Amino acid sequence: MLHKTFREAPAEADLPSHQLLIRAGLIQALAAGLYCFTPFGWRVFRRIENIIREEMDRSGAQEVHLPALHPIELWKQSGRDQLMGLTLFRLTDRRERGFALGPTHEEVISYLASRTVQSYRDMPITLYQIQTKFRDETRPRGGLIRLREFTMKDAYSFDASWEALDTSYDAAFEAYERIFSRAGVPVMPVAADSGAIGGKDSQEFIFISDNGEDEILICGRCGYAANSEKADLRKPPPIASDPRPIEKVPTPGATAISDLVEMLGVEAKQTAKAVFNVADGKPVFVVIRGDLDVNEVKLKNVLKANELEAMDESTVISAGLVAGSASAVGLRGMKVIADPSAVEGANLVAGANEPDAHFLNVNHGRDWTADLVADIALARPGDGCPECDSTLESRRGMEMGHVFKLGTTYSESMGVEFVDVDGSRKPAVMGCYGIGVERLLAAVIEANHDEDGICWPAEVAPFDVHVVVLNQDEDAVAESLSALESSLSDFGLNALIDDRDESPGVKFKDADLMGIPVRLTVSPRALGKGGLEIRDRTTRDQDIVPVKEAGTRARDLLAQH
RNA sequence: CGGGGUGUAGCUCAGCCUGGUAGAGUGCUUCGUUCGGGACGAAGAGGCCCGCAGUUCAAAUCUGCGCACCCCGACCA
Repeated sequence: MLHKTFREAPAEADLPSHQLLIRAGLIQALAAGLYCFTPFGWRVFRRIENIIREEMDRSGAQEVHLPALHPIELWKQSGRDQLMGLTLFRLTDRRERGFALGPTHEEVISYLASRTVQSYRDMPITLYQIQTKFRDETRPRGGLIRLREFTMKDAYSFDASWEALDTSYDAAFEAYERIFSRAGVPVMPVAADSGAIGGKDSQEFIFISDNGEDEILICGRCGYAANSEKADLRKPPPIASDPRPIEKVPTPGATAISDLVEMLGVEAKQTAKAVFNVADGKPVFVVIRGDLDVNEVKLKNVLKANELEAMDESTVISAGLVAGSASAVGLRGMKVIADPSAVEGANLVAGANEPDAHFLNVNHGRDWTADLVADIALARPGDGCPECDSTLESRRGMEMGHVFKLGTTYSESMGVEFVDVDGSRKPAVMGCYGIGVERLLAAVIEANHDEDGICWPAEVAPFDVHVVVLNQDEDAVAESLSALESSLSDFGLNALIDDRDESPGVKFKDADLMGIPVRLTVSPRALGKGGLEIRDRTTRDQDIVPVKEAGTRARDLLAQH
């Protein structure tokens, strides 16, 4: 096998996985978010793919293959050509028909299922594929962590009821636990936002790592775990008091909650915070209690908005809002969204809608009314756990897989309907389940490496044993190598034979870098001690074994990883 | 899309401030010595200095405009 390793990693590689992927010669960059796989790298890729395939098959899912090129009409039908925006790679054929390169396959699988699923008797069914996705990400990053072209195992379940979906969902969930366990990547299921995919519940399988892109909030006591986009919190109770008359007070220079706390001697939770946003082009006035912050993902979901952004200064001024002294008291012309915390609290301090003044004793229902009250609070590290009396801690993590209870969103828009037992027509209840294969490969390295290189778990290793041959022109070495090769082959072990004309140091360094679990050295020195040297890449334990026992010993060592 | 950074040999980089026609290490080829943790010596090949336009007798170096790549943020099933 032609294979090249490198002494140095390119300067742009920050993550250990990115550096090792390149140094050990698994991948080569082509452009931002695009990589070539070498023969060595592709062997690892295929082993990971095979684990996924085996476990999906074992869970009862059936493999399909869908086109990567999608007629754009399909995306218009679901409404997601708008929702995906610029992330969708778009192109036109010679007849000017519009197409997209598939970033995910809910639409296409629904098309397929709509022709297949006709009766409740046709379900449950879970279909999956391992296929290329295209996403024009604004910022690909981290080597194989975020790509523009990548491989995803995406699975879709179809059920006759929500109860039945729970069973399909659980089956997928268990398959995922087995996949990540076999790949050697420890994961933690966490509650997640379902984002542009939509649907009811979703959970992410997070690999906890400081190099992760996501912030996870976890409770050390009860085990609550959620993506910070989704996490709830136990809010401090409001200060109870009877409504008092509203009163305007001067507050020169006070624009932040901390200013009010200092100037008026109130607690932050006695104040109301105002935030201005624009949701799909419409101004929105957001109110939350002063000791809390707004979670923009929750807000976006509550508003059912595709785009949410902060209001720019000129819009603030033209809307007549006074930044730093704004409140919903007397506000007109825009929707008011409030967190329950701002509604429950009595006698809050809020802006007077004129510079350098605030109202005391503002009460919801009397002085202002929210058009919509919903939880939009951001959980922060140190906040109370929503499920016990402990507090939340922050961790970084990488999203390895995501499982969703989609419901009927796509079956309705794409027409996946069936006839139920009672003869009525219903949309199928869907779930979807995704794993990014390249990202998983990167995580395997993040989770399994040391200062010298990769330490592949046996299940994903590109070869079982790495045979280092020294002084191969000596007859005894050549004979032993030949005996070893047939022994390994008897045990069905894949061997990478390094018989290059290189110095021992170079070969050992390369073996460590490339990370094959078992190293066997055939050399005059080892033969002089009675056989071959066998060495465990991870533990670095080594021993001398007779040539005829090398196959057994290698197999036993592999079984330990 | 905002902020920051980088483009010079296959790779990692120096040279740029102060303009004078290209360097190191590593990798590659050949020869010799070496042979258990990235050995040593010798000889060689290898560059449109990201692109375009200026300034200048002269541009890798100065100026302007692009492009690409990386990092942070926004964004992201």
